[in-house]
Amino acid sequence: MATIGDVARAAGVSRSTVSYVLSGKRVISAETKERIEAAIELLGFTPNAGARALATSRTNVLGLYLQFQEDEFAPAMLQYILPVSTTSRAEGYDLLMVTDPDLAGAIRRTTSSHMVDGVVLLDVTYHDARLEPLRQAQQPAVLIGYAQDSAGFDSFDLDFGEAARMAVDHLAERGHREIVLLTPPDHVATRGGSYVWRFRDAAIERAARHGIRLSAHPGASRHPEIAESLDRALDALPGATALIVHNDATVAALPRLLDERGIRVPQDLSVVGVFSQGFGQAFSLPYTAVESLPDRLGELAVAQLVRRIADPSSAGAPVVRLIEPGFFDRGSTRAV
Amino acid sequence: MATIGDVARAAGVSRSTVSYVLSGKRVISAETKERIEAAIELLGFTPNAGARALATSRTNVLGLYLQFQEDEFAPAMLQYILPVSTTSRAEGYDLLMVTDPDLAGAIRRTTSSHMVDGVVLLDVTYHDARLEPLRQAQQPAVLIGYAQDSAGFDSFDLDFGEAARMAVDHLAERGHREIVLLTPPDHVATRGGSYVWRFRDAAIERAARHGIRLSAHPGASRHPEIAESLDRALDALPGATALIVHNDATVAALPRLLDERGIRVPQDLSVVGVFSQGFGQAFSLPYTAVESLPDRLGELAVAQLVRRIADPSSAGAPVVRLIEPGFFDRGSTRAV
DNA sequence: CTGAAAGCGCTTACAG
DNA sequence: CTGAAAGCGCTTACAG
Repeated sequence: MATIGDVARAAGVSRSTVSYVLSGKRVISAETKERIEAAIELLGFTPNAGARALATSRTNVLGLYLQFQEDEFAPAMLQYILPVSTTSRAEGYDLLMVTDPDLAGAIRRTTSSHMVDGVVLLDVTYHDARLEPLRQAQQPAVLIGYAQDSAGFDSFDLDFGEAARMAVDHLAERGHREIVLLTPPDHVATRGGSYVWRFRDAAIERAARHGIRLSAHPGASRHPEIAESLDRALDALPGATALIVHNDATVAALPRLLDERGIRVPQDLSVVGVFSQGFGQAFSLPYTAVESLPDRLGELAVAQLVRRIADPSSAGAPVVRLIEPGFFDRGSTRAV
Repeated sequence: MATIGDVARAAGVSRSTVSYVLSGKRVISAETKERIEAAIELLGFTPNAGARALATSRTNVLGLYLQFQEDEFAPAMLQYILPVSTTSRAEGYDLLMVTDPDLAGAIRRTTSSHMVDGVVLLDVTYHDARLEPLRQAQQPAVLIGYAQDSAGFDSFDLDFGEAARMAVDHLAERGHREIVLLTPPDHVATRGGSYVWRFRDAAIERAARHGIRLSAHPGASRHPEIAESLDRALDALPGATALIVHNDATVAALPRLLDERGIRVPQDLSVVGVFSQGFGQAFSLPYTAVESLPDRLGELAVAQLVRRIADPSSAGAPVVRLIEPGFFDRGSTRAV
C-alpha cells in the first residue's frame, strides 16, 4: 500500500503538501497540485484510516447500537436501520453496527477506544441502560425513541400522543362510539417502551373527550397468542365498530385473522393501524394508518448528531423532538 | 482520556510493560501485573483503536456490504444481517455495515484505507460488480451467495438445486402429477440472482425425471402484480394440485391471496414454500417449507473469514460451499 | 522479568 | 506558496 510518503516522493514535494492537497486546507499552486494528484492516481493512494484517526481524533464513523429482543417483531427494525445508514453515508460517515447482547458494555468499549465519533441509539426505552455509558462517553449521542431522563442527549421520536389522537379523531368524525384498541404486548411496556402508554393514554383521554367508549387491550407478538389476544379484545366490547391496532405483529397478521373470523373491513369493522408506508407495503396491509415515519426519524437524528460532532459547543441545548405522524387513508374505515 | 503512558506512569513501569499486560504476549510478574491492572481500572484506560490499528495493521472490524434493491423484499434481508453481526462479535470483531449505493466504490474506499480486516458480501449476484474491487483489496473476503467467477473467494450459499429437488420429491411422494412453480421476478434473474435459475432448472429436471408436469412462472415483488402473477401461473396449469413458491414477497402474501380466491390449503392445493424458520414465523406462514438457513450461512461465512484473517497462508484454497437446506413440514401438502 | 526506542502513517502548528 | 519536524497512542524487535 502506498503511503503519503510515497506520493510525496513521486511528486517531488513534502508530505505536508500532499496532506494539504488532500484536505484542501491550504492553497497549493495549480501545477504542484496537479503533480500530486497524478501521483496519487498513479500509486492508488488512499490515506490510512487509523493513522488519520490518530492524528485528528476523528474516525468519520458513527456507531449504531441496537438490540434484538427475542419477543420483538424483527421485520420492523430494518426500516430504522436503513435510513440511518443512508443518511450517515450522505453526511460522510461510515456506520459501525453493534448488536452485542451487552450493549452498554459495547458502547463503553467502542466510545472509549474512540472507534466512533458519535452514537445513534435505536429502540430506546424509558429507563435505558445504555444511557449510563453514554454519559461517560466523550462523543455526542442521539436517541431514536423516548427515555425518561434524556438529559444531555438529542432525542427524536414519533409523537405517539398525537398519533393516538389522529386515530381516534378520524374514527370519531365517522361516528364511531365504541372502539377497541390493541396495544403492544405488556412486556414491551414493562421494559420501558414508552410508546405503549403514550399512545394508549392519549387514545383513552381523547376518546373520553369525544364521549367514545374505548377499550384497550395488550396484543401479543407471537402466534397463536396474537389470535387469542385479538379475540379477547373484540369480545370485551361486542358493540365495537372500530379497531385501532398499535402492534406490528398483530397488524401484519390481521388480514388473515379477520378473514378467518368472517369479519369484513370496513363493512363489519373499521380498522386504523399505526405503521410506516414501507411496512404497509411489505405486508400488503389494506388499512388506513397513522404513519410512523422511520425514514424521517433516522434522517433527522443523524443530521443532528453530525451537527453536534462538527460543532459541539455551538449546537446549543439538547433537543427533544416529537415529530408529527403522517396519515395514509386506505379506505378501511367507514361512517356509522 | 487516559493513554498507555498515563497507566505506565501510575503503575511505575514502562509503556511496553503495560502493552504486554494488555496483549498477554509476555509473562509479567504477578505483582507488576496487579499494579498495572489497578492503574488501568483506576484511570478507566482503553487502548485507542486508531493507534492500535496503526501499530498492528489490524482493526478488528469486518465490513458488511449490502445493497437494497428498490424491487427487493426488504424484510428478508435482516435475517442475514443479524447472524453476521452476532458471529462477528463472538469472534472478536466489530462490524462496519455499508449500504452505499456505489458499493464497489465503498469497498475500494474502506479496504484501501484499511478500515476493515475482512469483507462479507451479501446477496451476491452471478456477475457481481463488487468482486473487482475485492480482488484489488489486500483483505480476504467471503461471499454469501453465488457468483460465476468466485475464484479467490470463499463462498457460502444454500444449495438451491437440492432445495428444488426436496420440494419436488416431497410432492412426488404424495402423488402430485401437475405442479406450478412460482419463481422470483424476472429482473432478479436478470441482475444475476443465480438462485432463480438454480432452483428452477433443478425443479424442472427433477419433475421430468418423475414424469411430473411442472410449469414455472416468474412471480412479482409488489402488489398488485403479485396477485396477477399468481393468477397467471395457476391459470396456466388448471389441473395443478400443488404449488411451489420460491418468492419471498409472494409467499408472504399467499395466505390472503388464496383465501380471497377461495382456495383451501391443502384440500384444494398443496403448497411448499422456500423460506427460513424466522421468516415463516414473522409472517405466520402455515406452509411446509424447504428452509433457507440464513443463520447458518452467516455463521459459516464469518467463521471462515476470521480463519483467513488469522492465518491467510494456511487457510488453504478457497472453499465454495453449498449447504443443504432444512425442511419444515407444516402440513400444507396432502396425498392425491 | 522489564525498559528504551523505533516505527506505524497521518496532520498541523511553526517557520520561511 | 512550501517544507521540516513534532506529535497523535499504540506495538514490538532489540537489549539487558
